[in-house]
Order: sequence, then structure tokens, then C-alpha cells
Amino acid sequence: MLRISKLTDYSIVILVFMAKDGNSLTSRQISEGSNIPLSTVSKVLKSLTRKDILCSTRGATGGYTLAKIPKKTSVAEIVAAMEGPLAITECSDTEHATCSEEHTCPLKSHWNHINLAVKSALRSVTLQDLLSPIPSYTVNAVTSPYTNIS
Amino acid sequence: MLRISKLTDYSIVILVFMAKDGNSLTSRQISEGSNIPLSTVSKVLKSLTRKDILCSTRGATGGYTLAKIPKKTSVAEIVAAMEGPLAITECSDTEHATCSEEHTCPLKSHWNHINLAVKSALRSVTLQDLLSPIPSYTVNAVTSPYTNIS
DNA sequence: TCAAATGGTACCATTATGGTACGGATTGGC
DNA sequence: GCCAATCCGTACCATAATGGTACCATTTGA
Repeated sequence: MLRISKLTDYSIVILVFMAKDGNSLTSRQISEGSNIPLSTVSKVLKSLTRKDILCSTRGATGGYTLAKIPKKTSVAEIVAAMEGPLAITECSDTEHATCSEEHTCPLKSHWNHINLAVKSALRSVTLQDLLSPIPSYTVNAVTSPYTNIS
Repeated sequence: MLRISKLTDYSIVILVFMAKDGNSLTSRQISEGSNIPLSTVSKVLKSLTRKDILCSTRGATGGYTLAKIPKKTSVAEIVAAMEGPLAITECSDTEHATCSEEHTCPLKSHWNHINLAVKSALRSVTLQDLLSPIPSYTVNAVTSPYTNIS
């Protein structure tokens, strides 16, 4: 339902935890601090490291640190790191045989536009923003008029 | 990967086809016109009818018509009709036991904000917009600088 | 009465996801 | 030099979601 995966959700929680701590942390420490199983934490940390959101130090006294200051890491980057390049539709990243149909191809540019809008929405929120517990914007009032459409 | 389902994709194709035709169409006509299997078309049409995006007439000489003019139907409505209420995160629509943790709850309001941004992005494009094959906006130039993040 | 159409539901194959485990590679301390 | 602690890569399986199809009931016009 156009929903991020649980691992992506975990990655946000983990990154917020790490940003608040500030120090280099082992996967075990992060697991205990965030109440997420060690194996799962490990998986998430490795994905984030591969995408240069985290830095890792191997060997004894090793661990993970943020690769950049929280303000420089956007939610879009985190989602992309965990779920691959942001592509709302299938034809955005893979070639499809039926895409050569006359009626579907004109839609592609529109999907790209929608895709871009979603991407910029995710890019507008940084890890730094997620550190402050209470945001300034109010959401509930804006969401309600869209629930019932006649 | 934050991707719409194939059925949602089909629903867009079907609605564009119907909007271009303008007349009342049977599911068989739509199936043949859009190259989507009849059973699948039927499933999509029923979902769209339940959400008041289409009107249906039963019995012989029955069929489907758009419930509103194309300008009044947004992509957000279509996605919501096919995939349920737009909720990027799990905690947005279901209660979760672990959500009572101190570190995860502050994130909820941020997800709501992101959710709203995505929703308004999808709401900004109407079925009417999808009818013109070549849109006015250019997307490729904007997308490229985001592919590699160091 | 019959044929054509929508409505509802149930089913299964395929795919994606979530979660875990295991062995290998690296590094600091004794 | 050895050992323990840690990250790294990958493979595995259970579960859930999705895609696609089929079937029968209901409705309605000729």
C-alpha cells in the first residue's frame, strides 16, 4: 500500500538512536538500545554502510558511526539505501515489453513527475529534523478533509 | 520498493482509456482495448466502482462510465481506491505494541508529515492531466543530480 | 425466457519481505 | 603469535503480499 518496508523503518529508528548518542557504537549496543534483534540490526547497518550513510570500523573495538552530520542525511537517502532507487512504477527502472503500447507510454512521463514529487517530499526531511521530538507543523487538520470523497 | 502495485498501474491505464473514449464501456471492450486480461480488468473495475471513481450499470447493455469528469479524479484517489488509505508507515493506520517505546513515537509525527507530502504530490495530478500525451514539465534534468550521493 | 453484463468471492502460483544463521575477514590487546 | 571481538557477505526459510484466474450469483434488456 505504497508503504516503506519494516527494515527501512528500523533504519530510521537506528539512525536516530545513533545520532542522539553521537559516539561510535557496535551493532550489539545498537540492538540493545533500540530493542531490535541483533541479526536484523546487523543487516540494516550493513546496508546503510554500503550506501555511505554510515562508516564502519572492523576488528576489535570496531563499530559504526554516522558518515555525515545528521543535517546532511535525508529520508530520501535512507529509503533509497534500504529499498533501492526510488521508483514508484515498474517501468521507471526496468524495461517492459508491453511498455511499447501506444496508450501506456505517454503515462511514463507523468509517473516520472509523480515520482519526482514523492522524492522531493522525502528529501525535504533530514535526520536532523527527526531528532527533535515535537515538530512545528500540524498534520491532523490537513489530513482529515481527504478521507471521504464523494 | 515504495512502488505502486500492478493493479494500480492497470487502473490508470484503464481510466485513461475510458476517459479518451468517453462512452459507456463493458469490461470486455476495455480488456480488448487495453490489452489487459478480462478477469484482471473486471477486478480493477469493481474496485474503482466501489470507491465511486466509476459508475456501473448491470444487466444486458450494462457497462462502466466515469463517475466524474477527468479533472475531478486525482491519482491520489486512484491509488487509494486500489491500495487502501495512503499510509507510508505501518504505525499510521494500525496500532503497534512496540510503538509505545520512547524513541519511536516521536517519529510518528514526522512520518505523518512525509505522508502528507507524498499524498499532496499524488493529488496534484488528475486524470485529465494524464490524457495529454506530452506534458509540459521536463523531468530528466531534475532527476539526474540525485543518482549518486557521496 | 434467454443472453449479456456486473458483483462477489475464493483459490493458487509467484514474488517480496522479515528474520535468522553461518562462516570468513579484519583488527586490537595480551 | 594468538585470541577474542567485531564487521562482512551470503544463504536460507517462514510468512505475507501480490497477481492472476475462475466460478457462480445477480441483474436487466430484448
